[in-house]
Parts: sequence; structure tokens; C-alpha cells
Amino acid sequence: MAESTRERILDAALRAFGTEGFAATSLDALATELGIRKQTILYYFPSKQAIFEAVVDRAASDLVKVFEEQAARGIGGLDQVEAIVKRVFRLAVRRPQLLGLIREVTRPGSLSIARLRAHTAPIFDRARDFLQREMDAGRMKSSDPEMLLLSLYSTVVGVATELEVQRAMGISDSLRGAVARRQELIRFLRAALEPA
Amino acid sequence: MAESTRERILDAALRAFGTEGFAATSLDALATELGIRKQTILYYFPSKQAIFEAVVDRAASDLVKVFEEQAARGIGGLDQVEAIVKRVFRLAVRRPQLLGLIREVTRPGSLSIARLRAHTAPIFDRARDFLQREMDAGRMKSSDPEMLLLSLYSTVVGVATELEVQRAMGISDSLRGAVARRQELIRFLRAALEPA
DNA sequence: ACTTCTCTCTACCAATTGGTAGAGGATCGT
DNA sequence: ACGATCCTCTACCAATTGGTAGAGAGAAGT
Repeated sequence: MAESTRERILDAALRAFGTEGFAATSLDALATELGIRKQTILYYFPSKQAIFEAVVDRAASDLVKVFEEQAARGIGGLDQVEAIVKRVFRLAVRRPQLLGLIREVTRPGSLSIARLRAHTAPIFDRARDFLQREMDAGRMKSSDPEMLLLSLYSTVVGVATELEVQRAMGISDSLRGAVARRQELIRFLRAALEPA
Repeated sequence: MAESTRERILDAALRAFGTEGFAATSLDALATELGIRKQTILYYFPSKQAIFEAVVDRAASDLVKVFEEQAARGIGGLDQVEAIVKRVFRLAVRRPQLLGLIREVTRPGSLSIARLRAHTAPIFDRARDFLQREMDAGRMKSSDPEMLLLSLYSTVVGVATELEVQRAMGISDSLRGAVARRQELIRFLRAALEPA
């Protein structure tokens, strides 16, 4: 068996929740897609909400891992920012549902925000400290690190995931397009962060 | 009568679709919220999808109007960018559902993208031309205007709407917080765009 | 007085929703 | 050979979904 049923359910659920959204995803549709019965899904998870939470947990730890790995390398300055952006981009291209799921969780009415926050709080703290340190060392333009972090987050996630907006703007969404987008984004961020 | 039933339905639908999302909004819930019966809603609109489209049309033209008004003033350079950011921000604070709805429409599986695009294509073209002109005149750092536009869009919409992410980062979402966010964003964008 | 039009209602409907109960078949250790 | 455990199934269920049919109230025009 290549993958357990439980894992297959989580995979399909991530894709569905991350693209169609929680409410628009039915257990029946999920089951049909997997070639099993809805009751099999409910054997592994007590409720639809429980599936969502399990998916969020897995997605969050995948995301956190990406950051931790890069943080461990301990490069400094804008090169580190660039490296992280590249990694997030790679993730967004390979598994776009992952960031789509984050968008779903961060929706106003959503439950499970606390769950996501529990995972991500440490890396937010870490990122803020990193930015502060780099500013103090003069390797980055000085500003409020929390606000800067928000700007960075918005820019990176938006450029990586807003494919429909890009199509509306007439931007190609091919793989080559993704590389060009990434390059342009890095140039944009470097310009914004480079010290005078 | 202060507001026609039809208008009240559109208002409630915008709020619901823009925060909970299309699939998570039921006609019954909408009707109850308005103190009317679901069938009254279906008298004014032939289907749920039709309500959504009407809401998208109205929201899009509201957004377009904001841009057109500012574009008509014909300020140049970064001051114009700043003015537009400020206007979008004001809109996001006053009517957050508006940008929430855009996010809902630009979701991968969504219908009605064509509808939104039809409204927004002209202002995208206009914005691109504006950026190109400013770059040529040396009032802005040179780069690919389409990609830059995408970065700008992502940053502005993200900072204006990602309230849950901000909460997760420990950023206040008070009105004063919004002003601070806006200021920091403008500084960020100016740094990114100012010519060397 | 009568018709017509606008609006909101009650009464239904078939389909789909998330979820429960429990049967039956493997595969296991004993 | 045996029960136990794991897994997937059939059979249901009550509630909710978007939508239809049509009654009835009120105002307006004739």
C-alpha cells in the first residue's frame, strides 16, 4: 500500500478545502473522488470539522518546516529574505492548495484560527526578531518590524497565489511566468528593504 | 421607504458573501437576517447565483469609481500612488466586505471572474500605462509595470484585509492600528518605488 | 367596480447535507 | 480454530439546501 486511506483522505481534503473552500466541499464529493464511501471517511474522522482541523495541522507544520529549515541556515540580511521568498514560492507553485488553505483559515468567520496561530506564532516571533536584528545592524532599512512583516507576508502570498488576479491583469501563469514573478518580487522587496 | 427591498437584499448579500463566502451563505439565513421570506428574495433574483453576480457588479463598479475619481485628479508620481493607496485603505476600513468579495470572486473555482474582469480590465490597463509613463519620466524606479502592479495589488489588499493574519502577528486591528498600517505601507511602497 | 401590476406571503418539493447504526469481510495473535 | 481488531461497506435519518407554484394583499389606472 503506497499510502494509507487516512493519508489519502487528508490529501484530497487539503486540495478541496484549499481550492473550493470548507463550505463548498461535501464529504460525498470527497469520497467519490477517492473511490470510497463517505462513511469510510467518517470512520477515520469524527466530523467534517475534525478533518479540516487535521488538514490545518498538517499544512501548518509543512509551512513551519520550510521556515525552520531556512532559519537554521542562518544566512543574514537580504539574502536570507530572498532565500525565504524563494522557498515560499516553490511551495506555492508545487502545492498551491497549501496557501489557499491558509487563506481559508484566516477568513473572518473561520474556526481553527487559534489552531493555525498556535503553529505559526513561534515563526512570526522569530521573523520579527530577525528583522529587528538586521535593522539594528544596519543591513536593512529601519522601520516597524511587525508592520514590515505584514507587508512582506501580504506581498509574497499575494504574488504567489493570486493567479486569477494575475490572469485578469494579463500576466502569464505558466511556470516561466512564476519564475519571472518571483524575480520581479525579489527585486521589489530588495528595493524596499535595502538600507540607504 | 429609506431603501428598497432589492437594495437591502444586495447589501445583506454583499456582507454575507464577502465574509462567510458564497457556499456558506444560505438564502434562508439571508432572508431571516432581513426579516423577510426566502421567496421574497427569489422574487427579485431568479437564483442565488444571480444575486452573487448582481453583488459583484455593484461592488466592482464601486471599486472602479474610487480609481476613476483619483485618476481624474491627475497627480503624478509617487504622490498619486500614495493617494490611491489611501483611498483603497479607506474603502477597506469602511466596507471590508468589498475586498472580501473580490477575494471570493478570484477564488480558483469561482464563476463570475469574467464578470469582474470586464469591470476591472480598463483600470488595470490605465494603471499599467500610468506606471510605464512614470518610469519613463524617471519619477519611478524602472521595472516590469505588470509585475509591479501585481506586487502593489497584493501588498495593498493584503495589508488592508488580512486582519486575522495581523491578529496572529500581534498587530492591533483598531482604527488607530489601521492608520499605522497605512502609514507603514506607504513608507514601504515609497522605498520600493523611489528612483535611485 | 374591475382589472392589472407589484410585492410578499404560505405551502411544497426533490436533492443534498453531515452524521448514526450496525453488518460483514479481512487479517491478526493465540 | 478462535475471537479480536481493523476497515469498508449498506441502509438510514433528520435537517437544510435552492427553487417552484400559486394565493392574497394593496395600490393604481380605467
